[in-house]
Amino acid sequence: MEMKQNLTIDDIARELGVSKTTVSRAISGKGRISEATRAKVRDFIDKHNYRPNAAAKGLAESRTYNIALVLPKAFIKLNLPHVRQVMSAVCEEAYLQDYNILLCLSTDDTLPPLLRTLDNRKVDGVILSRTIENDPLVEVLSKRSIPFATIGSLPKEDRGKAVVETDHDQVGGCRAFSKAFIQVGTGKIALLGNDLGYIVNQSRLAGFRLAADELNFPESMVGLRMNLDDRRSRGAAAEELANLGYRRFLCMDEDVCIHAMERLQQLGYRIPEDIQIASLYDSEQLTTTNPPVSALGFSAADIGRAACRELLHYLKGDHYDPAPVLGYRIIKRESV
Amino acid sequence: MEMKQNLTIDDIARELGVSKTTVSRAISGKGRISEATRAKVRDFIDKHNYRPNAAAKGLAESRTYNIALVLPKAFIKLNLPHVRQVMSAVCEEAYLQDYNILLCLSTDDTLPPLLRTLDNRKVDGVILSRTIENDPLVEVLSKRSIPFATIGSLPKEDRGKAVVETDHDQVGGCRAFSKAFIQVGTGKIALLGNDLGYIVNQSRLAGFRLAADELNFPESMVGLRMNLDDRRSRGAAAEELANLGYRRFLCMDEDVCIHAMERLQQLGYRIPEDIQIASLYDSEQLTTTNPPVSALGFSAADIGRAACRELLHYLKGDHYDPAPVLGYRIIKRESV
DNA sequence: GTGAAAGCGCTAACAC
DNA sequence: GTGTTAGCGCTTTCAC
Repeated sequence: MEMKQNLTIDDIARELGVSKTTVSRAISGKGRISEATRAKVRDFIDKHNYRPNAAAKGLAESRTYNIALVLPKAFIKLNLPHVRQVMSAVCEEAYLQDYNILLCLSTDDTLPPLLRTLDNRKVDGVILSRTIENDPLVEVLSKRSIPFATIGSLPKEDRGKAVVETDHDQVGGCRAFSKAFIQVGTGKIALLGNDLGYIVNQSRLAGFRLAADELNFPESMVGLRMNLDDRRSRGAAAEELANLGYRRFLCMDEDVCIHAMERLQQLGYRIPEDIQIASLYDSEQLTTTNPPVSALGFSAADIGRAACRELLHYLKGDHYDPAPVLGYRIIKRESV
Repeated sequence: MEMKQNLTIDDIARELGVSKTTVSRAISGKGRISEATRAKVRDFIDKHNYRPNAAAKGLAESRTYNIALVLPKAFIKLNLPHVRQVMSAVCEEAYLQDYNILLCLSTDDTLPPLLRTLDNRKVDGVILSRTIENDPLVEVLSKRSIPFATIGSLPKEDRGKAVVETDHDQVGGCRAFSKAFIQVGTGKIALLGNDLGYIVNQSRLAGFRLAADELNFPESMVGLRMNLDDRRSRGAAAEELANLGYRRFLCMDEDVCIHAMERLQQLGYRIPEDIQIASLYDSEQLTTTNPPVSALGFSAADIGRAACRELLHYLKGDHYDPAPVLGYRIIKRESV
């Protein structure tokens, strides 16, 4: 069957002997229209597989049906399963709501590409895949009143600038996990983490401190090392603390954990016999280490989906739940 | 300074006392226009930071200034540094040419999201981040005559369907690397690879065969195992071949290599003393193993950039180089 | 060298 | 319930 390649609403109107307004109404469901004509239009549409031209629709409605997803630049170099899962969930959710995801990520600086994208009015909103302190993006977005959602909480000073701020119950989860970790053994605890500029690391630290307080676990028995941002510094911190007699290691994320564990094992410590180790963020990688590592599990897909869903609801003026807080689960493996 | 939020070409025209046609011409550079007025317009524009509305521009020109990047669904689960680098390079290149990247990836099937994106005319072209046999996407794209570029060569039967097919000199690189590998020692060689449905694996195999032929290395001394798609099967294949007396392992990609090596080391083989191993695809991961693994290096960024650049040139009607072939380098580390 | 006017494909008052 | 009309912000003939 031969058919015109790019059908327009005009073609349909002419073909069906109605006006294009009628066709538009039949499609959108807005305004009054008889069930009969609507059916007629709908039939024609899915027989000919018509889909509206997004640019035209967008121009008329001043919307783009696109949202930008901003990925951390570290994503290019590092294996961040969390971010990949967020990407996937966001795309899926956007698809369900007839939106597309526009990718923003650059090797040097994320700002210029996103700025131009905003200036060109190519997106209706933005999703930030992680939150940090003093993020220039947050500044820009709120100054221009571009609706945006964050994966993870904003720092206190930015609270409220995002249309939707999704987060897991990081503090609660880390508190619960830390309590269990503290109680399961005795002796000093090494607490290893990466960049404190990441809000999520602040929350993890806060969760641990809550647990320590509640259990009267003294500050002096905690060996805290933050801003460990590469394999070497993580290994070195682990080694240093092991030499100081630390035998229990709690790591704030999977990479810190894997690198610390790697070094400890190189040094001849057996896990969990000599040293116990666990991670405040679970990842597939922790299941394939030897031994597998106990961890605190959050669903990256859930949070990505939630952020996208609520942002789109907002953009469409539908009801939306401003700040979903998602749960966690404690995953017991063999490392502790 | 207070300024109108969304400046249009009309505003500028009114402000400058010219017609919007003139403004349009000053911006695009098309048509005749005096240098004086062009300068006047340009000044105004960058003083007020004007950027055209992409939807309107697109509607008028029947373009979207977007291209879709299709990622393999395995990307969500697996750590594919190659794909991440391609993403990054593609985004960067698109930015340089005033385009944006629209992400297509879904957990179940990539087809529906991309189809709707095409139906809605939201993209001018598509980049496929990997090539496989009987890819339904290739079918769809060529049937609809959507310009697309591929990262990696298409299978013979699809040759010519893409506007641009970028590839490294896979066959040549693997041939050269394999020759070096074959010549550096003696005895049987285990050749381990993943899915033969991936064109890239076919090329690697072809490159190895070329090398073997040229050196009269007998087929009977090659232990070939393909379609090794998980850690377990890779370890098992390595073990089996080691038991059969194989002491030289050539792996088609970094993951196969790492998993084979892992198992071999578990079995007590020392590398490179007892067993030599190398990879036909380099990745950062091969630098952090113990020992680091010799590998054949290709630049994922280069290929991503090339694919994007040539596709955009094609879309803009500029000159483009239909099928760039990029080079390789042999990276000697300690594993062989 | 510059401008008027039509049109890209859709939506949304406003009439009827 | 349906149609007419006027945009959305740009490009592009075609006159002048």
